[in-house]
Amino acid sequence: MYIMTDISGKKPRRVTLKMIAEQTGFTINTVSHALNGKSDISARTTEIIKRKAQEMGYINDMTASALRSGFTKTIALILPNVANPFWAVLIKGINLELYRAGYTSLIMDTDENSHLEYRAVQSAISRKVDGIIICPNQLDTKAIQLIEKHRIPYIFLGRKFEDFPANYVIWDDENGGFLATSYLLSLGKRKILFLNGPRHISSSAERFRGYCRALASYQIPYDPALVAETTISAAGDNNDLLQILKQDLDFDAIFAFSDFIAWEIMVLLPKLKQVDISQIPIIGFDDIQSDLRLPLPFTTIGADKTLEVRQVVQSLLKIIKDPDSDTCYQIIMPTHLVFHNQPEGWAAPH
DNA sequence: GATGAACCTGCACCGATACT
DNA sequence: AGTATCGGTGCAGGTTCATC
Repeated sequence: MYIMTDISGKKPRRVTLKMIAEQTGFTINTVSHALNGKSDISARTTEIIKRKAQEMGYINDMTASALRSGFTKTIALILPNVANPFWAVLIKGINLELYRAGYTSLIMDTDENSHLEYRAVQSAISRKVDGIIICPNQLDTKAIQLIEKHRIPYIFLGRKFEDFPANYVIWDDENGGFLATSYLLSLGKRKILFLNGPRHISSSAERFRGYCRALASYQIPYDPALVAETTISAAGDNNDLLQILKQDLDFDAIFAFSDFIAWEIMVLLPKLKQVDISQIPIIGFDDIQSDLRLPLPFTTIGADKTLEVRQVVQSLLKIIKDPDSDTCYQIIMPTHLVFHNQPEGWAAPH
């Protein structure tokens, strides 16, 4: 390791291109080009410079690089709740995909809070990120307007706005809601409690649409008393879910907005009511278990997350590469039923 | 000597901040 | 208020060398 000192001989200084240039006899530019693998530098020169850089312990100064090039090779990942394993799984996949493309990520949690979302976007802009992947809270559009104002390439993940065109990768939530509800109906259940997320969120609205469509296909009248909205933020406790379950509702099956909520219900319900939980089928949404491999018997709605992650990263990188392109990336991932660890002899209904 | 490719260099510039 | 500084890069242009 090469430790440089200043004139007073006190402070260690980081190795710069200038120092490598002095050591090798080439100019700063040649050193820069060689280290960046530019084709206009001979293999022999590149080899000499790279060896010296390694010997001196050179690490590229990203802020200086960004100053001139305008690119930081950083993508902001602004998500509503990183404590939810669903998002943790997606973060892991996105990180890997970004790493392969030579990018690093800046992860920020908004907790479904507008103020935090706005602050996260401000922070991303101040750090000159090259692009933003955001799952908007949809309470307002201030943060999105800020991104637009600064002309930062971005893409929505998981949610979309109906009223303005933007790039997004989402699940087919309407179909997911339909499949989940149809599955419970196929078991002979007729009073399906739908514990949805807040209706201002596009995925909640779509899943509700699917729920209604499934009821209609079985000619079952829609009962508003059997649809409730619950908090989905990380900071929120189980309070509103608790209040809903405490009510004297007459239901024989539950469709939960997410696996996370479904698991909470599985814990809370036996504590609150004298019910045999095995007689009340519960279906979740997100298919976390495919990634976490928990031994729970569980039914849920899933989609190809590996493909989803690839689609969102590759689309954003294309937007960054060609920001003036008219191409709009609006990708809807197909959803399907997933059955985990069902008892022996059990068969999924058709 | 003309030509062109390969290789390398010099200038200008990025934005925030310290200094004059 | 104006200037210098930090480290790195885009671009234009200069030098060298091989080939005809």
